Amino acid sequence: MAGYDPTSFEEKWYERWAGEGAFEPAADGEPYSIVIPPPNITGSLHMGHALNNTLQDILVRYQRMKGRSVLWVPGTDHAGIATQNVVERQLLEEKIDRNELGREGFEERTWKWKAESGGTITRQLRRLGVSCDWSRERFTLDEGLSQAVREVFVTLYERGLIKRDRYLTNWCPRCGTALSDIEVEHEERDGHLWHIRYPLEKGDGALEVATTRPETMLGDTAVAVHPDDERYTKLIGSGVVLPITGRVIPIIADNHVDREFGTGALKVTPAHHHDDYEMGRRHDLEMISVMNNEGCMSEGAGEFAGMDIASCREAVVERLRAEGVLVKIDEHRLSVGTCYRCHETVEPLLSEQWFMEVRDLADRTLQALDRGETRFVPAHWEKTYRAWMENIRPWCVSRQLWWGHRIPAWYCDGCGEITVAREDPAECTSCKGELRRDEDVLDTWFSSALWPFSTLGWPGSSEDLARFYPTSTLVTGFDIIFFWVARMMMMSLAFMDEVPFADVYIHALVRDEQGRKMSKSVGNVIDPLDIIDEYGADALRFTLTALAAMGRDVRLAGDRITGYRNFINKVWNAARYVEINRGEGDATSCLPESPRLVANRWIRSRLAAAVSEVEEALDGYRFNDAASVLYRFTWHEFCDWYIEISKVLLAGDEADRAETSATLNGVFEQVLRLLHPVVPFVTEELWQGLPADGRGGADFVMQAAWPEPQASWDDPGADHEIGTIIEVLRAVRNIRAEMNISPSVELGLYLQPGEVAELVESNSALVQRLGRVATITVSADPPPGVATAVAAGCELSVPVLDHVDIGAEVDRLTREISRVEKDLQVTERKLANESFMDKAPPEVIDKTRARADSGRLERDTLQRGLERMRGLGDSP
RNA sequence: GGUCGCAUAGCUCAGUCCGGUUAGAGCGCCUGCCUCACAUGCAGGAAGUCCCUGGUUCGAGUCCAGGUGUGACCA
Repeated sequence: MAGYDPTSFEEKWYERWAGEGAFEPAADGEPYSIVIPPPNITGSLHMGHALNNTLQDILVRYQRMKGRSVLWVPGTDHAGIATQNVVERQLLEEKIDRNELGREGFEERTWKWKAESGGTITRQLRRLGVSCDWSRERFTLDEGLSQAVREVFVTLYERGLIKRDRYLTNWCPRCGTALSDIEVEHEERDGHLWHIRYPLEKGDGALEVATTRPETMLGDTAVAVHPDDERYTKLIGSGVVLPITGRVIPIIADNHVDREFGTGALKVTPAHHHDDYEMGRRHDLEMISVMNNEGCMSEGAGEFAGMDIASCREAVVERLRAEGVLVKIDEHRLSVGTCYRCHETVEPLLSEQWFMEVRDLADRTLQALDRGETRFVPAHWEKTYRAWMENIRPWCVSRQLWWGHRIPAWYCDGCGEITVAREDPAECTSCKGELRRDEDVLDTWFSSALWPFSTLGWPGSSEDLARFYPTSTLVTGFDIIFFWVARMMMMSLAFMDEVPFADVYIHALVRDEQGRKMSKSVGNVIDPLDIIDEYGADALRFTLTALAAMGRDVRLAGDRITGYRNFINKVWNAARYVEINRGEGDATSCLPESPRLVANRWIRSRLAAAVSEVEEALDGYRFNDAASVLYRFTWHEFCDWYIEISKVLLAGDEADRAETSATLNGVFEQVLRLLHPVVPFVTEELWQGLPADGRGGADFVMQAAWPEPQASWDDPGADHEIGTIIEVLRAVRNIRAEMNISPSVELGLYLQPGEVAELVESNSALVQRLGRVATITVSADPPPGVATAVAAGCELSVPVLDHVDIGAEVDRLTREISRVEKDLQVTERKLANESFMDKAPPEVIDKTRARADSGRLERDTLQRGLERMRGLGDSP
């Protein structure tokens, strides 16, 4: 067996697993299902995906080993805007305009791109080791999923929940499409506040308004003031003359005006501002559009028509200055809406769009949460979800794009009838006239909202749907709770009458070492594929798992990955040790039924404890706890202690040797199973090298059963005995290190008579070898010239006269004594406290007493040792 | 402005829900070792005002209130 080199086997095992159909659900077993959060086809694997999919794979592999029939459905998302942007950019390089190509040509071109590049991310996912069932891979634009989208759209239209309406929508001029409210991100920017005087229609004077967007004044249709604002009450109902245009607009009163902001008088532009739009509706104001879809001024802007917004702003300000109505310009921070895909400033524009009414469905999802049908983990995300759901607004679902599910609506120019249908209609249903299909497509999230059931075969009825819906767990990031989780909840309740998943595990963002978001522009992106190339997928997976503490961002640092790679290397070397020490005759990975040797019983007992700790952690989605138990048990119990102990036992008689070899192989085999969900590749590679006898008849460790410790494995007696030996060894090693005694020198060891001494004597071979101790003497009176320590409550001494610097030993003991003394003081003070003795529970008092006793013993022992040392120092 | 987090060793973080060992880990640091699985290693060690103030309690890193700092989301 050569050194640990992940590149030499990771891909091999992935192909073997996939080739054997190991990712497909078992015929029997209680179903456990997860649908993957479908990555965009434009994407490539980043750390967020790596974390998200590692966690899913851990759950899936764990449940599979526990005997569940596991289905993990993979797939990708067509990502309307993102994909269209990619293809448009390509066309631009070839100097082709999308409109030249035509809709069909463009779609063809995009499918071609998808065929070539759309699979990049799923190929990359395979390198991570994800065990999803590729035979069931789905794509949001697949025929089946498209049918689901159509069925849902038509049904919702029939139920009156989807309708076409003219609304103020968010418009991204760069992407050329409407966006839903949550696709707009708010950015703080430096800007200005322009103060403008609007002359009163009657009499002298003017009303001063303040605005961050002077160019929109061309579309003003009112000025609003707060009804209780004494500065303006007498003006309410009169008019002002809008500068430049000369239009007369009313002064209205509205409670929503913030009296503190600017002058307290708000210019109202209902066609270009969301709050103004609402106000316009309340007061039945005229809505004048002054901008168009290209981000330029429109007809409504009169002489400014055709200018882009920035130039128009300059021109308008210039005109206001010339007219003498510009009062001042203040510096001002403002929040600007930007497109979440391209970060261009979003314009609120009036346009005709399809909207989905979601109020009732939102309430249904809230009721489902009340009933506990879905549970957020960590639970606090439920609050975020609720807050959003309670204030949800109609969802703008139409997008002015070509890549996506085309809206199944047809218009008759003859009679104006709108036909929305499951099958493409040939003619107008009311007048038999010619039909024109809606040009728009649906929001990509509309199709991903159906993902948990559309991927399982809905609207058809399928075995998968019956068996695996609702899914067990959704694993996703908090950034798409609104975009995706909320909408899946609504659509699932609307069409399946059931929540889509029982648990939603929300994990955090992967950040860099300094806690910054990874971004290309900052240049702090760590590419998971680079990490996999350098350290192996297992190292990356273990690192992400260890750092995935619930509710906390993952800060990924290079040396953490090295550390966990080292852990895997440790496992690799443990396997070498196990193999080298496997005798000819005992090729078994079966644990002995009833081991005689206490150390063999001890490691079995520790294994049982580790198994249940890992289970508890994974069942509670505490991935980092699971990782730390695995790390601690494997390295610090199995490798550091049991393997070292086994070296002594294997040198014993044939019975000891055989039992120990079997235990070594058997425990290691179970360790590999325990580790497998987190580090699937290295465990498979090593497991295949173990004796088949004891592997439970499985072909792969990924198909082996999860360890099931028997009650008899738990062995407090062995825990106590080996625990004591470990304490004694630590004390001896500590003396050796502190005294600077070379490892090559064998020490003598004196012990006070008692239980500890008996345990040491019955495990003398262990103590001698692991402590490099030549002789063990039990005696109440240790010889002069010894270093003293207390281990497990027993005084032990090591003659060090030949090696020791007396001053150093005096220092060491003094330090130890003051440490013990400090704790003893606290403990004794407690026991002296009447109310403590009165009110604390008896078991706490007992514990405190015991602690005081052992503290006193330790202090006195060390004190005697110190005095002996001082005595030596005085008479050289 | 509203909401939700977070603050523990030099660094990154567990532990706090459910109060009671000597507050842990990894990395880094210091000392000694190439000991026959592993120097990607072994053994040992140093290192903490658990953000501040107050409260509850026999007892607070843990519960409560207020404050400071900091982050995210929503508007």
